[in-house]
Amino acid sequence: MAIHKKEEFSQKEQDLAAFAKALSHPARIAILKMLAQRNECICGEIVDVLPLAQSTVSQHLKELKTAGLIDGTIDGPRSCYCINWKAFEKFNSEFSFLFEKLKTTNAKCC
Amino acid sequence: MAIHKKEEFSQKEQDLAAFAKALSHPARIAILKMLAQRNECICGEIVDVLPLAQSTVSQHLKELKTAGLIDGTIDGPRSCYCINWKAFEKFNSEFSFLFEKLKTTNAKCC
DNA sequence: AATATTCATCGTATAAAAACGATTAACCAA
DNA sequence: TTGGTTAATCGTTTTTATACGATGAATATT
Repeated sequence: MAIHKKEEFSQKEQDLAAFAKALSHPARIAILKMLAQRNECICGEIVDVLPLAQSTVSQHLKELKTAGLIDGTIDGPRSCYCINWKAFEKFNSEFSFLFEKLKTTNAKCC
Repeated sequence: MAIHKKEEFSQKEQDLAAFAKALSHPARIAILKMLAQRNECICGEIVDVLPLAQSTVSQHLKELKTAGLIDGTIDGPRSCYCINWKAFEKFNSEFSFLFEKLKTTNAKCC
């Protein structure tokens, strides 16, 4: 079957899920960590650090870019990437908003 | 090939990725939202709200439970679920920690 | 001009996720 | 005891993700 039903959920739910999905692989977490520490990175630098082939790293970078979490700039034969903090903040606050409000008033389970 | 290499990343990176993965489907976001609003939910209530079959909802609940984000209690023939706020806070702070520190000092890209 | 770097994309193979119906196990009510 | 709920699990199908090598396009270098 596997007819995907993601579209039947609200836009906010879909957006949050998409954001989480972009973070759902350790390689992409590692990439974001590198970018946070160094501010910007050439693709090759990331390839040198991660235990993955160049094509695989490029694929992960593309996913992060598509999700809007990073920006990429072509610099001669190189590609320079950095974190898109604005998008990051947006999702982070939306994420907090969803759960923060009721956290304190809730007791424990059943 | 698809020999998965997740194990070659640090434990923290793997944990964060696993947390994000649990949130990476709108159905699971919707479930968490329900639990946050109602404090606790019977499985059947969730099934009534989501546009998914009972077996599919059970599967999503299991994933959230395995990831440690929710707790489940058997109550007669029913199953009662609620958010595990402690685990949630732990990941939320770890998540913030990773990116918060450098956010302000960073300029923009390349 | 010829060659080397750099990286994105393509094609492909395998693994995992998503969804459902059917079945099963546990409990409750007649 | 029999029958009805409730929800987890099993088996299956389809889609998506992960990973790589190979190729190709663009820029540098000699």
